Amino acid sequence: MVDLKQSDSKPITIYDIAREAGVSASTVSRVLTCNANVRSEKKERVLRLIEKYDFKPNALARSLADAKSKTIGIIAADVRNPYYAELFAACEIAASERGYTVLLCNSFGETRQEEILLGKLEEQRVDAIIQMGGRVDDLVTSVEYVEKVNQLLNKIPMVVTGKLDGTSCCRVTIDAMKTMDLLMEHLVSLNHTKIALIGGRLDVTSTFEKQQRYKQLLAKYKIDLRPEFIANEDGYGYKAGYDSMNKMFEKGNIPTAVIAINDFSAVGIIKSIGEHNLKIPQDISVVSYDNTYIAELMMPRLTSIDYNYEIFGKMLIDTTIAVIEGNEVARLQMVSPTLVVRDSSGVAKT
Amino acid sequence: MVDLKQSDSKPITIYDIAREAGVSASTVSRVLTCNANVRSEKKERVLRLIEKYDFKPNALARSLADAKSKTIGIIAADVRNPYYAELFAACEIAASERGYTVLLCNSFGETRQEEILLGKLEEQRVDAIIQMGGRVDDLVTSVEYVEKVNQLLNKIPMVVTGKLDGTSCCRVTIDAMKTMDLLMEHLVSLNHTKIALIGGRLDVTSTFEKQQRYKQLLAKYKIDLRPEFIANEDGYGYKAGYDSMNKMFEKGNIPTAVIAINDFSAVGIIKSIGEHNLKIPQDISVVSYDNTYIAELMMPRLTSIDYNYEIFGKMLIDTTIAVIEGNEVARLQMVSPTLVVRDSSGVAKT
DNA sequence: GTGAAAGCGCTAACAC
DNA sequence: GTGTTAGCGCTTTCAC
Repeated sequence: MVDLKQSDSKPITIYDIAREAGVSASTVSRVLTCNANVRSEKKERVLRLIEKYDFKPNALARSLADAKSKTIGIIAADVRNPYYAELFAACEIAASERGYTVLLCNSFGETRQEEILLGKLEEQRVDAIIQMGGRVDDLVTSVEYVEKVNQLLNKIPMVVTGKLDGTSCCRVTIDAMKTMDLLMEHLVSLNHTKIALIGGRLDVTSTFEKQQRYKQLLAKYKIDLRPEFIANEDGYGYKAGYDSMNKMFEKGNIPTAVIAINDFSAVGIIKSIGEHNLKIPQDISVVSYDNTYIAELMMPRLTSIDYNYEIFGKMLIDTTIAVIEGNEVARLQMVSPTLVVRDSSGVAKT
Repeated sequence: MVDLKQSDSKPITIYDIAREAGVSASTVSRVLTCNANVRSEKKERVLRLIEKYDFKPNALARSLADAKSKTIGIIAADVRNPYYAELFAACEIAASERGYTVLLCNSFGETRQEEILLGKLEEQRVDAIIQMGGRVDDLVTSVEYVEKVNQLLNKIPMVVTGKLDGTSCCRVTIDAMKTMDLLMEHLVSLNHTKIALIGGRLDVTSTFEKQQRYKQLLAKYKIDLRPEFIANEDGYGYKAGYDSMNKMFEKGNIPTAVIAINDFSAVGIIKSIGEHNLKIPQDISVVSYDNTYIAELMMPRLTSIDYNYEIFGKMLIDTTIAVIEGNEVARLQMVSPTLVVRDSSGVAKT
């Protein structure tokens, strides 16, 4: 039990602790992992030394030894999009509570990058990978990607927020049908019948499903489907909403309510409406998806579909850890959306 | 050179590759690291097998062996704030180009969490840590935190976006003075003399500096300082801007231009102005900081100070890697801001 | 140019 | 309970 002067450069190890505590390295390891009983006297001594030296066990060595990195890789489309930022933050918190670290990688819209990141995360020996956005959103799953993923699945489990047809990935997805149910119910209850659907791309599963549901619901509510009220060629940006709405005005197709595919496109739609000297919600109601903070910032504040990111993230992490631990997991879980009603939706103008 | 059937569970190693290639593990390692010459024939054989098995070297083992994780830990205040999201994304890209991985951890405004994350990143044996936001923004650096950081600096270098007085951390910061110069110059050139400064907290270095500079510039431009035009008690949120602007209206202190501490507070300010039936920029100009996408989304679009996140991120990463590699690095580097003029600022009402 | 061998710091049987 | 031993998969001297 000698007090060893540590040279600044040499990082301290369990052996150093062990020597000074007069125990074996295994014992130190045991108190570190809490995997076995250690006589409390020795435990105390070890703990005190750990404290004294502010010893931090080398996670690399640990992971190498027990083949568990306690790390979950996350492939996101782009954290600069508040949807992913919210979801990632929720995952980080949930993972931390379960003793896991989360490693975020963005594909920034490059599909090729997704495959590269898969490889990178494999090198890092993450215990599992969560993919949110990118190819898991494709209506028609990329064959090459599925092949790549299936190969990887032999080694690392994956959980996705969308789907990856042809793989056994667990899915935690938003109930797209339900989102549209909420929106349409809300609008119909406000007497809207001229309801436009703007933004997105049909090769994206959720957008496709929303549009399908939208049509079904029109039928249900005995509202005629007007194709000119559907616009989904321009994507998910602010400009998509702006351009599409402008086009509707140009062609004289003026709805009393607009469903925007997300908060960004809603902003564009609002701008277009404003430029046409109409008021929201008095003249036109606007509702949207994602309920990011943009919904709160806009004037008027946006009525928007919320996913409860905290729960969404927790479901993702809990599912992932369950898969890692080899527990039974439902192959498909649905996140239940809710509608947050704010100022952008009101009774239809008569 | 036998084709070994790999059992699904057993991950392939350099030894497997070596055996099948009829070379030693060292040779495989050499082609992996490119650190030494290998006869091209053998190299070819190894490369082919790596390809064949889609072999991914275990980064944990590698890091353990050579004591370099090629990972940079990033402690951010909150990626859900677009400022951090932008900066992080830029760092991720810059790091990737240099062969580094970036590990993001959010402190979510909990100062205690920052210390915990420091420990966690130390366990992960990151090669360096970048801190953006949180305690590095404090005007008066926390003594305990400095102590903790100084202890850590013996083992892991740190780079910060703010400052950490009493430590030797390299700093890559925004030139706060310059930002105010740009803003004031812009507003004065538009004939504004009743210029308010809204948002933030004075215990934050950048906010403090901005306010100092603001006062200096008023003097320079021969404009009387009106304390009632300064409001920085309410922080950095949307509500800070909204409340402060409302108060000014209530007290009859109506500026012709407002400098908002960030895009969020600008939104609140704009809302308040709108509710008082004034127009932007005709009645009041609003300019802000950060130039996040919010600036582009607002109506009117915001004139805002930009930091060129791509360059900012690259500077951070380049500096960090230089420190890791033990190269000479300037202790303080300034990011040069620019002004992006949009629709929210105009000639002062006379 | 290449292989053998040691070691990175930890965990996990395995004995005692 | 606790120490001994053998890896985990890689890199890196050090000989040859």
